[in-house]
Amino acid sequence: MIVLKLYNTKTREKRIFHPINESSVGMYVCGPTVYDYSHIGNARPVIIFDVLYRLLRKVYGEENVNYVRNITDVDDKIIAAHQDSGEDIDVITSRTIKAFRSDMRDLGNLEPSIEPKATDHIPQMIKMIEKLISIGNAYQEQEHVCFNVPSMVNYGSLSKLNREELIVGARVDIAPYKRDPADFILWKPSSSDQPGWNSPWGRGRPGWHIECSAMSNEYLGATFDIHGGGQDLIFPHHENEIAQSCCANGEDTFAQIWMHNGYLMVDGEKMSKSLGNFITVRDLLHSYHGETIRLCMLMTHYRQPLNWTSNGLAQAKSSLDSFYGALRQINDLPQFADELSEDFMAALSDDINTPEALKVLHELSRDLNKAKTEKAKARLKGKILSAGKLLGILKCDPDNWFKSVSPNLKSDLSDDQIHSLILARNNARDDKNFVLSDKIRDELLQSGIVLEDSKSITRWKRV
RNA sequence: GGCGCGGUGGCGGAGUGGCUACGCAGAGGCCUGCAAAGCCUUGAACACCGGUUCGAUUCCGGUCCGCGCCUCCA
Repeated sequence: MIVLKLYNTKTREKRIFHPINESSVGMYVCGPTVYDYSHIGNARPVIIFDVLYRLLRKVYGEENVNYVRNITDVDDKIIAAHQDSGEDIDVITSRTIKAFRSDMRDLGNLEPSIEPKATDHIPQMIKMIEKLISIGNAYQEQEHVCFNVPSMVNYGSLSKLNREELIVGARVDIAPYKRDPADFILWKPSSSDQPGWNSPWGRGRPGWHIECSAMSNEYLGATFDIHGGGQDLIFPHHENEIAQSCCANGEDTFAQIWMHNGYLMVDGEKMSKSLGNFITVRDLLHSYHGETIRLCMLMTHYRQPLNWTSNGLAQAKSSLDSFYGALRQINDLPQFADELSEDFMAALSDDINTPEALKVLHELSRDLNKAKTEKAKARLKGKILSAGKLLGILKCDPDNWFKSVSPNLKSDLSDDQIHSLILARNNARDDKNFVLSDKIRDELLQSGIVLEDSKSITRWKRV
């Protein structure tokens, strides 16, 4: 059995992971608010937790992992987008959801087991809010329902922030309907031009945090294994989820393990929609293959800050070229059955140490280039491909990887034209007419085609 | 002010109380008609100051610098 170690934000420790129930491992990850295209910062947790999902499936069996990633389709940012463009909210959210799914698929992510939408779970939220009111953790005031933070003794255990400091922290909104400055909204009224649902407190809509408490409870139960998201969600979002869920469910523990990925930076600055310095996944996919973007994301450990640069993307591309280059020379050789390198698994199992795992992948790739026997090659091919499978890369046919037209440099030459030029060049080489053969090669290079002669054939690739 | 993260060779980026990260780039070599790809070899680092230790980049304390969070954020 593979020993999986995970870092828990709650305890600030890396520990061996023991699921509550090995035949039903539960993971909840906060998904997108669907009002605009995803930027690469949004993609980071999706990719990181996709790798964890693949790893959990490998360790506990594909049928035994339940991965829930929500879609927030009711939010004031969506309302703002609607007011800006005049588009119907349904149109905005359904278009954005479609784009999100397409972008995430292009980045090589598996679909979660369940992708629940907030608007499909309003009754569950109302029920949970009613429960919180009835047990004294929440109250209604001026059509708002708020969670009363002083009513929960352990509030702040995840972020290590305490109530007094929060209030001193100045940015706390002391709204008239709040009994305590640290209280947060569970339900708020909607005007007639805002989306709303009927509730015991009038027509309104849920606050930001309640959906995740309601939906995780619906699909994973009161207590489950892993809850993930970006570091910026630790406070207030996850802290408030804990407060709502633990109080409503009467449990001490909500998620066993809290995992948070580090920020993604651009030019040393945190990237976020509010700062406006974001790069959309969609734009990036015009210039880079999804696997390149994905590998760039995995070159840094998930808890570290990641500075997004074109140099990083170039390095990711270069690594993929070398993996595919090793695989290409044995493209027609069948691989051995899936076999995972122990070193690779050890790296990935150690709190998803993807940089260490990539080191192993590079070693396997070099071993394959050096391998003498077909048996050794086939076995290494199996190891490389199964490692790639866990990371969600190396899914392309190696030949196609090198021949695919780079979106940056469009090649004017068709494959047929390239082949006939290569034929002409090889004829010249057979005649020892190296002046002509080098001329043809230079011309191809001008069109972005690089040739690789081997004993038997001449391979080519687009750069 | 509180909470938290980080400072590693030209660059990216792991890790470790004593020994090679790895990748990119550089140098030399093998292979090649020449290249390309690949392979081999190779130089180069652990912010600063103390402490613990036979020995610290790794542990402890302090200093400096950078960054994030403290109710919009993945």
